[in-house]
Amino acid sequence: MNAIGKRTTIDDLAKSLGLTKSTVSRALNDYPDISEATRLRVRHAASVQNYRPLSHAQAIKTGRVRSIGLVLQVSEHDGHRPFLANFLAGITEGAALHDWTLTLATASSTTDTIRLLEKLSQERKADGFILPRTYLQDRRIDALRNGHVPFVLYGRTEDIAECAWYDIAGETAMQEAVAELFRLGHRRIGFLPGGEGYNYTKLRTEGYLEGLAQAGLSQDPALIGPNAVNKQQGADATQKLLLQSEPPTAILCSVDHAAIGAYDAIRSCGLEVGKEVSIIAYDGVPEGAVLNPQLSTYAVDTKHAGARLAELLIRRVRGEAAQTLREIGNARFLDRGSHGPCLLTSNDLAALIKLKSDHREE
Amino acid sequence: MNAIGKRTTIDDLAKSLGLTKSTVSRALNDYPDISEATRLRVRHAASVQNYRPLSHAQAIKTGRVRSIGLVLQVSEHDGHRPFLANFLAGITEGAALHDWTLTLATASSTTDTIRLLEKLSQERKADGFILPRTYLQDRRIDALRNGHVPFVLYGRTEDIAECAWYDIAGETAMQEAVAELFRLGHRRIGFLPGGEGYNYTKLRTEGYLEGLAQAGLSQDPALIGPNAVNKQQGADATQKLLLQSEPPTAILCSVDHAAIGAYDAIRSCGLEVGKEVSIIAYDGVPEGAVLNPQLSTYAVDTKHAGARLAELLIRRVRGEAAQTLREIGNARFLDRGSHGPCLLTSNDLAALIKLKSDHREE
DNA sequence: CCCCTTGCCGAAACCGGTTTCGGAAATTTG
DNA sequence: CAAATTTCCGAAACCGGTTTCGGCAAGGGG
Repeated sequence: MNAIGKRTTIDDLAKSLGLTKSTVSRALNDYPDISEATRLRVRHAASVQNYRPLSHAQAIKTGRVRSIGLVLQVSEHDGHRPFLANFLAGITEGAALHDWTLTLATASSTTDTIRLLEKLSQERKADGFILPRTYLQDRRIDALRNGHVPFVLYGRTEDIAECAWYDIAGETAMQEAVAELFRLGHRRIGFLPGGEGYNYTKLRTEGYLEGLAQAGLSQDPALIGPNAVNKQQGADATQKLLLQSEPPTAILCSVDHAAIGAYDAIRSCGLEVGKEVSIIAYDGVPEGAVLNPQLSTYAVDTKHAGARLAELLIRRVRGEAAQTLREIGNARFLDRGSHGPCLLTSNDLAALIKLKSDHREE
Repeated sequence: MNAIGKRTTIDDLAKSLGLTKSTVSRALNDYPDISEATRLRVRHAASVQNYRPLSHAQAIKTGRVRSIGLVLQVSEHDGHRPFLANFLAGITEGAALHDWTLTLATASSTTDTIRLLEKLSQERKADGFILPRTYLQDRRIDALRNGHVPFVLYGRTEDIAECAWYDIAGETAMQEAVAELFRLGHRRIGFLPGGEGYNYTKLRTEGYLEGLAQAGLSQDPALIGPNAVNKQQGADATQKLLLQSEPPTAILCSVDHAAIGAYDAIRSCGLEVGKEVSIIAYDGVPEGAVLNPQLSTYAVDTKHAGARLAELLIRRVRGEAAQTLREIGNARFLDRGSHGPCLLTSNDLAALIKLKSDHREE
């Protein structure tokens, strides 16, 4: 840290070397018309004198502030909230590799988000943006695409024109989960979709259906619950699925938080999670490890996602084509206690639920 | 969002008004030597043409980028991790009130943190910093103080020279908790301190001791467990306290995560949380609401803290004295199920624990 | 030996704002 | 009505870098 008012400028550095600032600048930025000897001499002096160019002074000519923009929508149901620290760590570390930083803002609505994206890009607080939690139809994407502002999606979307992205293959996870449950003997497998309008909801649902198809199981609308993204909705949806004439013996949840509610619903039917009813979910939130039994779920490496997104965005800003900047990763299955072999047929399960229910009413 | 290459500069704006850019600049920045009529005319045109000054172009002359710096240490035991989203939302909203933004970085160690603080301040990616989770002796503070870089603490510290801060009075919470437990009949009240070296640990311990003193209870070193900041440590520490000849009938935990472990320890002694042993903790993490019974704890309004810190830092950067920028808030007690009336004397509790233990061994 | 490259660096323009300074016009004062 | 202020705006310097352009000197080829 420099003493107050003692910062060394490029002029100071140049003077101390007997060069002009233009030479120094070119030496530091690896221009080819600077001799190797001079380049080394300049680098050394810069390091000794602890010279660091002011990023905004550079930006005025280069047009780049070397900053990634991220606008978080906090009102939103936030499955990713628990991962936020990791996500941000991933982004900042990925950014640091290229000497970039992260500029963060929070918004309360989509309209507010777009307002901030415009403001931040016009004031050049950021050179481009990472858009988390993409929708099938995403107004943020339209706005940025329209304004020719570089961006990268965390997730995919419907209209992929000009879009770069990193995403986790949630559809693959759901498909595998169905296969696993089928292997364990389950024949009626329920499904709770995620948030309305999100792209991931569509993909995970497709994965579930594809899994059924591959297992040779027929689709049954009665097995697909309403959207559920939190504890309450998860509990309600699960209860609805269980109180049917042919209830599922296993339920697949698009998000962990819904699964937490599913636990409650299953218990209040007098059943045990992982025994009479199996649960597999997706996300890998920390609460899952506190549950009893621990939640079997597909965990996402959010930190790695952040790092990849940073890398992709920087390359996008530097001019690479969006089409060449698209990556997909996989979730990792945490095989824990909330799922197991199918113990009862659907009919027996229905009978048991009815029995317990009648018993309670007496 | 502007079409590509179509951004309006201050010169464009000036030309369209028949003025010079110096006049326009002063009009927009409320200089007194601009007539009211001109000021309005300029403002109106700026708004119509959607003019937004480039922040880095402003910064080159003003020296300020209007950005708050925050370096998070991710390796650290992270009690604040669950609150991160709220904390960041608070900061960014507080910053937005003055048209500032947040620049975020993450570090893996204290040394790394200091390196980043220096780098960010020297490159002027930020005008000042918020330092979360303060230590009694904090190298970050030394570095920034030494470099005359503005900063604000989230927490307090030992050497308060040049320090501004916002903090929650954890000591008051602990003191109140002791009073509450005393009122419920508890006479032997245990305590688990928090992380080693943190300033909050000292304060909360003092609060606990002060609570004892005010209740007329004597201090007993056997009632103070080892530091505990996570589930495992909380479980170990609690077990140690309970397996004594005169165990506590209530335990106060400095952090919620330790309390989560305490639940396990109490259960494995064959006891029930909130019945034979009461627990009160501090933080208000979301996991506390998932526990059974729900955790009684002092919740911190992290979002508000963030907003206050942003406000204080901005005023600090603008030159207000550190001494005038010190605020303390209070935690809010969540009266839930993990504490209740004292049911057993310490001796009876010890006997019960021994009984259950012997029973298990057979 | 001369000309033509090539290598290397200095001079100066430039980026888009802010701020200082000076002066003309309008207004007030004597 | 002249003189002294005010009011208000233009001209130009400035901030700290980057980038373009031009030219000198050394080296190579004919």
